[in-house]
Amino acid sequence: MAVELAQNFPVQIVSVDSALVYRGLDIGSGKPDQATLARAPHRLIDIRDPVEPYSAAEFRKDALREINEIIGSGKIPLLVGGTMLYFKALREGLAEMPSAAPEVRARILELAASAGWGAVHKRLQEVDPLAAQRIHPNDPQRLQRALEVYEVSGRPMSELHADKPAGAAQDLPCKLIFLGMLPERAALHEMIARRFHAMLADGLVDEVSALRARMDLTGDMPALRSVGYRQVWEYLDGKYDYTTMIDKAVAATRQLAKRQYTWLRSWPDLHALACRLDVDDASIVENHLKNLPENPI
RNA sequence: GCCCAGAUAGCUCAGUUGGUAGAGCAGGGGAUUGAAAAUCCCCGUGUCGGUGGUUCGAUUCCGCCUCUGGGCA
Repeated sequence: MAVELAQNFPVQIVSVDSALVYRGLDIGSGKPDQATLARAPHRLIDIRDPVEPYSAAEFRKDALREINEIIGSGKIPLLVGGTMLYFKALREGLAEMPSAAPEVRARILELAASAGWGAVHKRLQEVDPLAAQRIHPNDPQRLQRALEVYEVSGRPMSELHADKPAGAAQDLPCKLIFLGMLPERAALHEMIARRFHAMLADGLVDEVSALRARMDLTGDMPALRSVGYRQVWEYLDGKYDYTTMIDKAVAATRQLAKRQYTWLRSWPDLHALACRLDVDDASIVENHLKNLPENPI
C-alpha cells in the first residue's frame, strides 16, 4: 500500500522497522527487493551492519532528520513499519539518558551470572527503588538497562524519566496521522505461515548461512535475535530439526503480530482501515506474496 | 493371527495408593523510555479412546471393543 501511495502521490517512505535497518538481512526481514526500492525508495533501511546494534533513540534522531528533509522538499513523509516502540519514541519523545554502555552492561551480566538476577534487582532497589518497583524481577533486559543508566549517569533512571517524561513536548515538524490494519486473526495466522514458507523457498537458510560464515556474528546479537533469523540460526546450530524450526519461527511471528495488536489497540487515535484477507483464495495470497515484498499485513 | 506397551488440554506428556486432573509448548490478554522482530507479566473444565462390570463413587481396578506403536509369526 505504501509503495502504491509513493507512486501516485507526493509522498516519501520512511521505514519504521528494527530489522530492515540491517544490511544482509533481506529475505527473513521481508525487505523490499531492488525493483520495488527503485520504484519507491525507503529511507532508514540498510543503514547498519548486523554487528552494530541500532536503537529507538537513534531511530528517533534519524527519522526526525528524514522527516524534516522530506517536508523541506515539499513532500509528505509516510512512515511505514511494525516496530511499535519506534513509533512511540517518535510521537512521545524520549527522556534524556545515556546510551548503551557495553562495559557497564558486561559487568551487570557478570553479576547476574554469578549471583542471579535477583541480586541485580536488589541492587537496583538500593539505587532506584521506583524503577525496582516498576520492573519485574524476572525482566533481565529492563533490570540491566535501569542499573546501567544509574551506573553511567550517577542518577536513577526514574529521576531522568521525571525530568523529561516521554509524552511531553516533542519536536515533530508535522501532525501525525496513524493508520492501522488489523486483519482477522485466523486469516492472519494463515498468511504468516505461508509467508515464512515463501521465505524458505527464497533461500532464507542460505542467507543465514552466509551471515554465519562471516565469523564475527553471534546468535545473541540484536539483529540475529529477530524473528526467523533466531530460529534458523539455532537450527543451523543443531538445536532442533528443520520442521521444528519452521514451527518455532511461524509461532514467533504470530506472537510478534499479537504484540503489535496490543500496541495498536492502546492508541486511541488509531484509524483502523478496513482489511480483509481471503485466505481461501490461494491466488490472492500468492499474489500478495509475489507482489508485496513488504510484510503482507 | 498372537504377545507387549500406549490411548488424559490444540500438541508432547505427567498424575490420580478409587473421591472427575496439571506441566511445558501452542493459543488469548496485558506491559513496553537507547536490544523492541527484544524482554517480561497474567490466563488451564478437558465426554481422562468406547462400552459393560466391581464399588456409595471409576479417568484410576477388571472384561470386551476400537485405534496407534513395537515385537513374534
